[in-house]
Amino acid sequence: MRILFLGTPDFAVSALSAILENGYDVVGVVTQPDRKRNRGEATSFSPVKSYALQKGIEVYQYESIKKEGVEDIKNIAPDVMITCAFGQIISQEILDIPKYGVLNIHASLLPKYRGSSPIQRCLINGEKTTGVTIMKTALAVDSGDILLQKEIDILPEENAGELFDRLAILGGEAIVEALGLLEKGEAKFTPQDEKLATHYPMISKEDGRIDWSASAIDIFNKMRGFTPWPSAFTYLTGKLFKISRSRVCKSEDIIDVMKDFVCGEAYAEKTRAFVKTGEGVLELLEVQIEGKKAMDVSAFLQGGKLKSGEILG
RNA sequence: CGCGGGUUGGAGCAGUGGUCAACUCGUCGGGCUCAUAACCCGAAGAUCGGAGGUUCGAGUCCUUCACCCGCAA
Repeated sequence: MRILFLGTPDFAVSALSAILENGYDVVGVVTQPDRKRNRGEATSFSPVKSYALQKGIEVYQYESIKKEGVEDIKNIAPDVMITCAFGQIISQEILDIPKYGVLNIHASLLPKYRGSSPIQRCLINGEKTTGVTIMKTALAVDSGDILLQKEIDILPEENAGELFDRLAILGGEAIVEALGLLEKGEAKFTPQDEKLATHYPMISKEDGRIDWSASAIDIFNKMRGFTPWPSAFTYLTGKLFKISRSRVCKSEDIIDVMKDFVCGEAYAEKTRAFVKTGEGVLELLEVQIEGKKAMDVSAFLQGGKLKSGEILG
């Protein structure tokens, strides 16, 4: 079976490598064009491109696959195409090319969390489980008929990076299983229940700004969803201040000490730091101030940059 | 050559020309304590990212290199 793989980030690399390791014939990959990344002067390839080059797979890149890629893909004549966080919308003309159709790997249990950043969104919303879905790639985003799903529990303190890694592996397993079904002619597709569908836009940098009037648990979930990227942040004495690890404070003593604090006000001990929120107290565990590396709060506190009474935000 | 911050004992930091190598923590030794991430006493440990320069004299000014990080893409 001739496979054409369309993907861009690390998540897609995991799937691609699973496909290769199971002996499938990947005749090419399509990925986003090389982007200029400046600080460090490295113009970098997408992770999928780097991986494909390493494996000696043909790489195709288009600013717009709909406009520039159709002829190429017809010539490649794949039996099946697989999309995975590709980053471009595909046209019907392209969807009609491969005889086994076009499959997509999506990191959520569809029809929930359609759209970009499903992993982050799950965490932000405090979901307890998530998973991956293999479905037909359709014109409407993430709306195609489902072939199979795999579910996993979200760990209580897991952040997006960690969950991402686990789902990437799961996605690889799922797509290999899906290809097996296709080959055996046992693939059965089930339409999604549109009534249960939820859709979220891509998260942006600014969405990571912490609103200290929210509850501690919501802030905690947001922080997990935004870590390691684009990160949950606030401001400390005018400087960007990221929080990469935290937890909801359970200590009655601390909560009592801070009962008259305003939202965003900090309470610092020798090795621990807390912030008052709209509901409850958030304990900071790992932070990063602009220009510095991320560090444990205890180390950060040694530097004397955060004192009780300081207002974050 | 997109903009900016940073590189000082194991960690976090102070220190902008002349006892300048400080502080908090950690480490080691001792003490106190039922006990402790608490407290007390003492000790080890840095030639201040690399190279060059200015100067009577530089961590502190200049040039350059390397690495780290934030922003923007």
